[in-house]
Amino acid sequence: MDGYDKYAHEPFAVTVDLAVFTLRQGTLHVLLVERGQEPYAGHWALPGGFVLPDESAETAARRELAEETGLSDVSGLHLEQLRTYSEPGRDPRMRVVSIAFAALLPDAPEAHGGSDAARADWVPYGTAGPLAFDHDRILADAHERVGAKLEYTCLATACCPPEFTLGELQQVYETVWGTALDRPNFRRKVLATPGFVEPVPGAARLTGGRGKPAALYRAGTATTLHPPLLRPPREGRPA
Amino acid sequence: MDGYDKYAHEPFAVTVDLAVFTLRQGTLHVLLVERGQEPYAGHWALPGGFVLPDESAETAARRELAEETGLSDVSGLHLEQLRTYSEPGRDPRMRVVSIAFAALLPDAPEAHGGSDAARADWVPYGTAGPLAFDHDRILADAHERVGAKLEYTCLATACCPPEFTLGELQQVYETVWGTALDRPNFRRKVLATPGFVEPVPGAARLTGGRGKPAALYRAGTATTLHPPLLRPPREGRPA
DNA sequence: CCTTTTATAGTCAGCACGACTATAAAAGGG
DNA sequence: CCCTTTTATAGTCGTGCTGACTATAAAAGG
Repeated sequence: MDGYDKYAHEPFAVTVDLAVFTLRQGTLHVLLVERGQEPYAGHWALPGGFVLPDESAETAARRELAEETGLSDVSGLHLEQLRTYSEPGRDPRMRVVSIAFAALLPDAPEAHGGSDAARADWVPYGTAGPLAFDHDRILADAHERVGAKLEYTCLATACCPPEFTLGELQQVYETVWGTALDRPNFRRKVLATPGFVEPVPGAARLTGGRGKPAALYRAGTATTLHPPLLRPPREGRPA
Repeated sequence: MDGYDKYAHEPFAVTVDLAVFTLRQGTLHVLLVERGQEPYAGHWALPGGFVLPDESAETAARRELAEETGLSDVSGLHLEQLRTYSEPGRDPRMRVVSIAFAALLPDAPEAHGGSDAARADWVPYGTAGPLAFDHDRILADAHERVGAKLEYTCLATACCPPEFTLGELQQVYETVWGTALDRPNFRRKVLATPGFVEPVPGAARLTGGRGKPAALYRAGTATTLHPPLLRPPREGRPA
């Protein structure tokens, strides 16, 4: 950290990029914005923007999240720093270092373009052609991270309404992981983890669909899962 | 990523900071540099420096690692991006965004100050008073990350000589985690993980100390551990 | 030669998990 | 009104990993 005289070069721009996931109609969706200008005009891109001089990256990411989703209260949502992408040339216009964040939101409101008037929308994961810049890689890294976080944290409850059934919780896992899970085993595992979920006392039950009504649960006080809820081993998943 | 006209502010400096661990005489050491100038003159700090205009953060970190350790070949060493620290005010002189990296090296050569002539040295982990800037936090985050990586990757072999005994490998775990492990169980677990280690064919054995000579092993071809080698649960370890 | 030290082999019980079967409680269709 | 379908919940069984522990082997040192 000595040698500040070295710093006689063009400055770097510092931005945040957000990979925000949600579940809609049982499928995984990502919040994307459509670029109106070159480069990559017409391509989808991750929402993001510059870190302002008096902001931390986390603050900037939370501000961008509020702008793009239209949510009034993003203070309680879990935003996780993913990693920083700094390859020279990742933006053809100038040297941009981007700090990427990942988030998993409950039932998401309709997206509406942020302050920069770009069109924002929820897009099913995997269906939006090649993204702008290196955002395909960032999105893939974020998906992997969110899937891994489901294994050993209570993140899944952050993607459910305040009261939910174990079937809904299981759908979060199945949708993000892209695999089916055995329902009795999932139930046994979740209920055996103290603090993961707690039953709603009023014997409340949800009806409306077919089949036996399911009991309702709330998120518990635990934040981590011991032991973890591992996804079924699949060939070729990176470390 | 639109709205480049917003960028009408003072630029950010982008640096890398390195938390480099090694084992010396059975204890965990960290590579630190002593600051000669204000702020924090006389304090220890993590080695690091500016990212140059044509470098990625990884490249800059590798360059700094070579400079500070004096190692001629750092291309094969595992450098892991930890996270990015961007709080305003973390450096009183200017706005600095720092991308932190963590590494675990085998038997380390003597440190010699890098190009900026700061004194560099290997310091036992936990004994270097408060570090400069927010480097105490970065170092703690790095220690936690390295400990977690030992659980589900083959990182520990990166901290051993090319041929090592299972006792030496176990010492890596015990030293980084700060806990004692049962030797027969550790042995059973390591040998049961395909690709973690492979025996040196020549029936080679290491002698010199007391006791029965131990068989020598080399690092295998695997990179991840399934299932993981979990550290004994301890109260109050963060997620 | 006996003790100490370290490496290696083996045993045993508990428990977590995958796979599976069984029962309960609703809706829908004849 | 019965019968099928659908979903939730309960329980069983065997396997494999793990922690705790005991036993044996092979060296060094006195």
